[in-house]
Amino acid sequence: MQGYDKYAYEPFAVTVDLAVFTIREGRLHVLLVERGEQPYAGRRALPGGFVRPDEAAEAAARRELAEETGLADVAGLHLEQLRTYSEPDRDPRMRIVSVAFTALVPDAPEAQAGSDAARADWLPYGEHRPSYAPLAFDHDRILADAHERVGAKLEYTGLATAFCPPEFTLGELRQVYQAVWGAELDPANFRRKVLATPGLVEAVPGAARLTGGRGKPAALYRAGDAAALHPPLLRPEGRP
Amino acid sequence: MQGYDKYAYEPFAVTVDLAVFTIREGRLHVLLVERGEQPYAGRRALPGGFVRPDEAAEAAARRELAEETGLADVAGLHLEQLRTYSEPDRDPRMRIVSVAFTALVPDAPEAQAGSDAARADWLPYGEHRPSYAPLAFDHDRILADAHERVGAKLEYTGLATAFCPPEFTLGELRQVYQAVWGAELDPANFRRKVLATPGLVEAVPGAARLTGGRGKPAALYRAGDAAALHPPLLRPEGRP
DNA sequence: GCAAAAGTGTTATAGATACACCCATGG
DNA sequence: CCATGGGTGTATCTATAACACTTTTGC
Repeated sequence: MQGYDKYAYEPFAVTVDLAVFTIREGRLHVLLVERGEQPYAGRRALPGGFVRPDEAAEAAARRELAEETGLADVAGLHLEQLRTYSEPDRDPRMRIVSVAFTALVPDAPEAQAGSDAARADWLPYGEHRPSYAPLAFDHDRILADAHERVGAKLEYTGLATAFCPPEFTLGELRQVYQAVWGAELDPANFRRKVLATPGLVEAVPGAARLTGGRGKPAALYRAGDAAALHPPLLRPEGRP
Repeated sequence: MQGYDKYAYEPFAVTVDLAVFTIREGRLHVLLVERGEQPYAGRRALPGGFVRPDEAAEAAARRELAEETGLADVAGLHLEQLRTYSEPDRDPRMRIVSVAFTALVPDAPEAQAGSDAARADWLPYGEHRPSYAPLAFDHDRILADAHERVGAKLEYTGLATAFCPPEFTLGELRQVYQAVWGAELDPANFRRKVLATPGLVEAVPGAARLTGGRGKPAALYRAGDAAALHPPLLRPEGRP
């Protein structure tokens, strides 16, 4: 161990926090738990938990994602590191360094309350808490950072398809952009843009499906293999 | 402490690693140390160190940046969290979670060897190690991630000015882009693009300076206040 | 038939690209 | 006077935005 003393310092605890988003009825929703214990008992918070001694933060995040969403095939879900929050006073109990992740979930079954949570719910982003009840710890900031990151990544990656089921219509894909950006997009121009971007989506030949119950059935597409979009699909009006 | 036992687990150590870039003679350079101790003694590595019990990772990173570069006014330098590396076996000694940062430095005085390093040097990126001698730990990956992140952020932020002294010419700014992207840019079009982007740079009235020792003296500019660039300044040929 | 959503067409404008060319300086 | 880098002009092409219009479905 070459002069190391593992116990010389007050130890750090390492946790993961998750900002899990989905689209429901054309609106962006976020998964929040209600804390059952002090501190912040009864307050809403991001799901999360401790990193175990032998697992990477990514593995811990995926484990928590499976527990809280109740989804079976968590392996294929989009999970991405956001950043790490390490202010010494961010948890009143002890020194906790938290690695935050953003996850994108296509369809949303009802949420499962995890071990330390009283309940877990999908809530519409923007109405997920009353103004007088901030989220626990620094989770308001983490959630805002996550939302901004997702919005930015929609511009220059194929990330939006991570919100969609395996086969989807261009109208559904457009709703993803509209829900995350909070802006209306011209269906005609959106369609052309998406189809002109190589690798964003690929057509499922012959397949079609009704979307809103009304209107012409829409052709189906699958997610493409492009990581980056050229040119990017910029949101209107610069950064909101 | 509500049922917590701080010492129940093998403790995590938390460190910071820094990918510090600068431009020298039109080429991108990275700051690397040579390790004096096992493991990886004699190998090059990113500068870094332990996060102290009462400081945030950002503070630790800035402290290490001051130590290794020997710069006085480290407060104004661009320092940005990259991501956190937490694979359980990334350090053979113990469980170390490392928060990686990217720093951008304008001019580059000679580097200072820190406490645990035999020496520290600015090395041209791409020739910073022989192919048979990878960097210590997972630092090759961290450095590659940092380079990609910087290249991407030049496209849609005013980050390039962080590599420049307080007053700079558009030729110098263009060299930043060229050095990071490894691509030639048309001076005329670059100039127009930069000046057309609101908030990227602002002119210093009347000031001019020779750059290459030859040619017409160039007007001087200061960094603007824009965080995001609209429209973005995309690198040629998509992602390299 | 009417409303709603998919899909096509058209035009105007803005931005990018590729060059030609002039300007001011050191040697 | 020439090499070098700064700076302007301009033609061409491509991307975007705004909108009119047609198609196919459920009610």
